[in-house]
Amino acid sequence: MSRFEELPKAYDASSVEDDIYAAWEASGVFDPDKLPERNQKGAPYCIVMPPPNRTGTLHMGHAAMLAIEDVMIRFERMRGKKTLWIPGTDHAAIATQVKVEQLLMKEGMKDPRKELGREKFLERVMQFADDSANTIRKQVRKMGSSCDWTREKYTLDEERSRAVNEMFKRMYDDKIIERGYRVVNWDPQFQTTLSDDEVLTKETTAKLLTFTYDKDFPITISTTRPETKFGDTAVAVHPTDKRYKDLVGKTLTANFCGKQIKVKIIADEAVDPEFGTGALGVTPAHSMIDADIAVRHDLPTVQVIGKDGKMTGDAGPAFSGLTVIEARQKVEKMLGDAGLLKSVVEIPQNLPVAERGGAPVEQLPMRQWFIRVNKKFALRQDTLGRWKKGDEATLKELMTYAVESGQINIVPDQFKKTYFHWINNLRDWCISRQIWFGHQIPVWYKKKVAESHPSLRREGTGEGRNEATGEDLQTEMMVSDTSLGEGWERDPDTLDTWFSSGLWTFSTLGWPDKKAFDSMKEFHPTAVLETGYDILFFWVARMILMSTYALGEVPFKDIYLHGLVRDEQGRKMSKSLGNVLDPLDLIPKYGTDAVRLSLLMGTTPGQDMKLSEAKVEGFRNFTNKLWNISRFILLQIGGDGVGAHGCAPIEINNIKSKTLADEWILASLDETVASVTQKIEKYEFSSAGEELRDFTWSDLADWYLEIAKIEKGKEQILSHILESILKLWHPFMPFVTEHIWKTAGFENNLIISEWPNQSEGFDKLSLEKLTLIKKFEIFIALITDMRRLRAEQGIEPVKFVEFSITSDEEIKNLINSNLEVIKQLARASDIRCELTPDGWVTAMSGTATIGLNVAGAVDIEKEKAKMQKELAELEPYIKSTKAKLKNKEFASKAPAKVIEGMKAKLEEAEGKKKAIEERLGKM
RNA sequence: GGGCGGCUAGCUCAGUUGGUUAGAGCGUCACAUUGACAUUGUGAAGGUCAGAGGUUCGACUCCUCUGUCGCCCACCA
Repeated sequence: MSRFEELPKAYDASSVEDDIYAAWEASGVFDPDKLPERNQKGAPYCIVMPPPNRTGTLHMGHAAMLAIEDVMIRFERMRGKKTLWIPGTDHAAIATQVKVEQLLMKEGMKDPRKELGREKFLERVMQFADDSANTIRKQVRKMGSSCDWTREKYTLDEERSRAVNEMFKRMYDDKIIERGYRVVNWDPQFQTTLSDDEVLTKETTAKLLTFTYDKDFPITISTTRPETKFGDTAVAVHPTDKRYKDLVGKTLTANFCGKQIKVKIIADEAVDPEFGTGALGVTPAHSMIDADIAVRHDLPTVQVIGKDGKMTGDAGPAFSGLTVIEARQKVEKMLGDAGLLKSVVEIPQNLPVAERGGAPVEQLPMRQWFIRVNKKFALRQDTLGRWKKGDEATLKELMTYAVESGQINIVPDQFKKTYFHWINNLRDWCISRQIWFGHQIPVWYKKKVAESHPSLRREGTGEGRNEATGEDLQTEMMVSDTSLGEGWERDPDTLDTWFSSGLWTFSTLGWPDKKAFDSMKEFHPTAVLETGYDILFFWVARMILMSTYALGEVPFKDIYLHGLVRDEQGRKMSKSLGNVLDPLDLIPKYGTDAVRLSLLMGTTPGQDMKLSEAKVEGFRNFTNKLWNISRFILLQIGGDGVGAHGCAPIEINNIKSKTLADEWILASLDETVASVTQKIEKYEFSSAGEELRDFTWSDLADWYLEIAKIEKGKEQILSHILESILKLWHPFMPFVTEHIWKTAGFENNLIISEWPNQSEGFDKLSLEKLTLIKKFEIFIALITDMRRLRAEQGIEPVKFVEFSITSDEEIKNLINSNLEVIKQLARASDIRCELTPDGWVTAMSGTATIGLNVAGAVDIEKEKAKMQKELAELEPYIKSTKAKLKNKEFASKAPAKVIEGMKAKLEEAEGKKKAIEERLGKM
């Protein structure tokens, strides 16, 4: 009686997972410095976790990310590398602030920021962020993530703040960060600037108005934003456009809806002569394109829309204070009344809206902070092996070269194209935000300094003061992360959240602290960045920017991009659709391992994955299958269970009385180890898992274990196989494997056991040959078993087959005399055998249960029909293959390997055909 | 408007530089059940690889075009 008989028949994940995780964490194996000796000698391998936003809870996308990264880390840890996985969270600036504002408004506040003030408001935001972080920590643990909690980081903690300030200062000193007065994206709802990437487009329709400014104006223009035309300072036409040739260069005045405007007629290539009237009213204040034109032609800027989304005084007294929409309607009406409106047409339009909140985004000229991506600067260190310290380069060049040179490899490959495309179109990055939650810009101003800053002055913008800060232009400016004392005031703006995220790979390792130099040197560049393709631009590109700039090296060697997790119909999971699958709901129901498998299998990098509860359920079943396979092996082994084999590969040659089936399963395991290892190395997780499943389910459970039921004395091999598959599965399904490992009695923790090696020097037969032999053995075993059943228990497993075999010798003879036939049939996955003089009947196939399966009588007519069908399928194949082989061109050009393969298959098919014909003849 | 990707069995997806009769899982159907596992086993059915051309001895694979679905970028004002 073995203690394993008491093991439950079904694996209960929820009763063991938390304890197992706690034991791992307590044992210190997540911390690279506490790993066993062999890992200390191994190569460092570091992944920095993409920090989830502290905006709530984790979703399926995070679960996928954690599952994939944990596979990578566990795999490398078992392979003996010194693994470090740094967890962390992101303050997510605007996203979190918006979320908290919405919550406070639900609680009844009208304008939370005004009502609470900066300090109180930030307290609430930070409280929310901390709560969220606690939830996230729990969820990350639930997923089984083997990350080092002692090194957890936060994008807004003190150390990261130092990194941000240091980076800002360096970039400012290098003049890559610049304060400039430019047209920026402005979100009137949340009263902040946005980067280009935070602006989305929404398809709507708009009225395209065609009109002249006033009755005397010689040019007709078109626009969907008539209210901005108060700010027009030019009308641009294409240089080759003959219609306006005589007007180009003149400056005209007009009375546009009661406001005097002065417009210069200019010629610019950017104008499409085919569109509308071929003339474009240039509004430098409210269009980035127009702003570019204005720079080229040195045009003044007149701001007519304010930060509140209402018309400014420069729109004239009749319009000042109106909302943009009101003004638009009023302009249309006035133009119509005055008979200036030539046409009004509805056209489709892509309206820029804010990523958060969805409000239409205005383009306004403002003084903001920018990172200049096209500005040459002197490098502070040797960079990417191409530039020497002191050489000049632009950020764009660094970002391009990092990927172009292959120092960063992107999986899947096609995202390289997307990356380069984005870089090519990249404009300066506006990094200042008028929100409160985030890294405050480390710049201080002192008022009333005598010097002026004429370079910051722009015409027609209510100049002289910065409306956001109340700061006078005559101000001294210093970069510092601590107060400069009396009279100095800090810039109230905060930085774009992606600024701090950009530093993530090295700020988490302690940069710029000098004490952190060793761990920087050890773990940076990190091994791989694993994240969703949707933040390739937001984040990945910016990490490359920051790392190549500050360190002269890439932040990571590989980028692995996973797809988005969608529902079973391919829709995005969203609360409003009610199709959200929550990892925290699925885990208690199916177990973490099943959830992980369902996110790993059947997925390809860069490709969205569809997830359904049925899929998770399927993998729960597999988890249970693995449990029962293990349980069976342990029952076979019996006693106190397995001994520890240590980490050395089994000495196959030392096992006595190995049968062909033993050799086959060991060779097959060998192949599986090699193949799975290679696939994980190549980030082919799904394929690796499938291979492993095939081995576990088909080879091991369906065949070898059936043999083991009959042939005894396989304890050592079974133990070895169990040990190996637990190891191989561990990165994918850590909990159940660790649980079985302990139950079985293996030493130490599976998590730090050594990854199986492909055994060397094993004189293995080809798998194909062994597979055939395996089937003979099963065949013999089954006959033996059936005879035993008949003899011992009086069970008649095969009613209509008269076994006349009475000794093992006879079985052997039977096999030998039918070797060719069996060989052919074995290939077809079925084994049939002539056992009676009456003709062909089914004997058995597959597993031992088949022995019982064939209890039902075989219908000779059915069998005949089947064989005839088989023949019908074989004939055209044989014919066409023969023809192909005869073809001279084919024979001369196709590789020998292919020809030989075809010949072998043909021969096989012909043999099969012959055998079937013979059998049919006898029937 | 530019770019990228998908279209392979009823569903979800593999298919490695063109090469031996295109694969898996799920689902369906049939059969089985004293056996580690009903969260099971065996077997079957099911595909002119979106369509049309082209290159080649040979195309799911390469090229061109078309269709279709989706994504990213882009303020024809």
